[in-house]
Amino acid sequence: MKLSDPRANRSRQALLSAGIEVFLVNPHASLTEVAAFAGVGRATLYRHFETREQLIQELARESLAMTDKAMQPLKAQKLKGREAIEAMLHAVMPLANRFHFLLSLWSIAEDDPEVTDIYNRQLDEMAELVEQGKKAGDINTALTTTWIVTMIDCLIYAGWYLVRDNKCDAREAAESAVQTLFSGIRA
Amino acid sequence: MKLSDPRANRSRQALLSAGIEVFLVNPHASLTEVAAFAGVGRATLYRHFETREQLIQELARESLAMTDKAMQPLKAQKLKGREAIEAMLHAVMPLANRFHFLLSLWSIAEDDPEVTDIYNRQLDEMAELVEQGKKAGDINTALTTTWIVTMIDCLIYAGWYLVRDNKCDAREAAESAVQTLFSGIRA
DNA sequence: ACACTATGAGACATCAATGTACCATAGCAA
DNA sequence: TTGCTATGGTACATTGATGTCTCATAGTGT
Repeated sequence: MKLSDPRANRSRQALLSAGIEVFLVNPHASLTEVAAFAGVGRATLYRHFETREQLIQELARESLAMTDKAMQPLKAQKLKGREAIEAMLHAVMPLANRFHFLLSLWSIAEDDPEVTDIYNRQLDEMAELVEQGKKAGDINTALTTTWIVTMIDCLIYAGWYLVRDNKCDAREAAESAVQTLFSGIRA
Repeated sequence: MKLSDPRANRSRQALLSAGIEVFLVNPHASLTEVAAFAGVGRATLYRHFETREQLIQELARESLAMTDKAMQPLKAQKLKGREAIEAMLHAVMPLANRFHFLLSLWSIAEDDPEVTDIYNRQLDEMAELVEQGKKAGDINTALTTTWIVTMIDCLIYAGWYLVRDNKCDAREAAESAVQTLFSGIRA
């Protein structure tokens, strides 16, 4: 089925954003709940997404694509090293809700090779930034790149966590992350 | 049923460690899989744990108790500030596998008030260490305690992640975490 | 040896979610 | 208007996991 009608697009979009909102609150939510939240019949959901897994993987792909999009301007500026990492953190923090649901559903999302491909590429790009930072003298070469990349990944997660719980806004989270990442917490 | 036989203890232990190993690989694993992995009949599993949720919450309580146990010696030494935090990171890193599964199943574990109580107490204790560190002049008072606690939580997660994937051992992870936490990644 | 208790195996009922099929209706494009 | 397409609603079959129950067997403490 093609589903290229304006109606079809509306339904599809409604389902995707319902998926994000519903799974954010309850990762074990059923497709019945998602369809209901989208204001769409359950049968229609199955017309757009063959299985539960496919819906989740579609959400993952869409969210990863949003990250790429958020990173595009800073790639265009050809920032390097520390500046690039700072810009990256600021670009990515506002996507908190968009991604938080993924953490619970990653074991499903990663069954899709396209999802893991994109994710690994993004990690590689981050590693590339770190290497540049090391060459530029911004970053301590005694720490492994693997560690730093994992660390940045986790800082982003930490930021998302606080943002989602309204403990701070995306900008504050990014600033704290930058500060801590480069200078640590020492007085 | 009391289940106080030696056999009962063996079964119980087998089930608990099977739970950790199986859920670590696949958070959606069924109780049939857990029982099979434990080399125990499915019925026996139900004799020890009424529901799936109860098993998971039991695993969570047990793991949190292990954290308490790992922290005990350093509490006894009455370490303060930076030293205390360093010791804590070293104590906690080896528990990687023990906890990694919990991240996926937290939405179930946190339905148990006892679990959240313990977890919140541990976060409070960590906040206490941070406050001490601030007073002792070890830690930058410009950063909120909330942020730092979240940050430490994430460093532990980052370490566990690498340890689980055999990218480094627990000691290296703890050392990297300490270094990064206090001094950042700056050259 | 004896009484007791936990176990394994399997049968069974239940339940919730998944996925399919059909049809009348309403939106769309020409 | 007319033919096409997506939709909602509903009924239905299927599946997989959950939890209960029973019984013969084997381990345990005395």
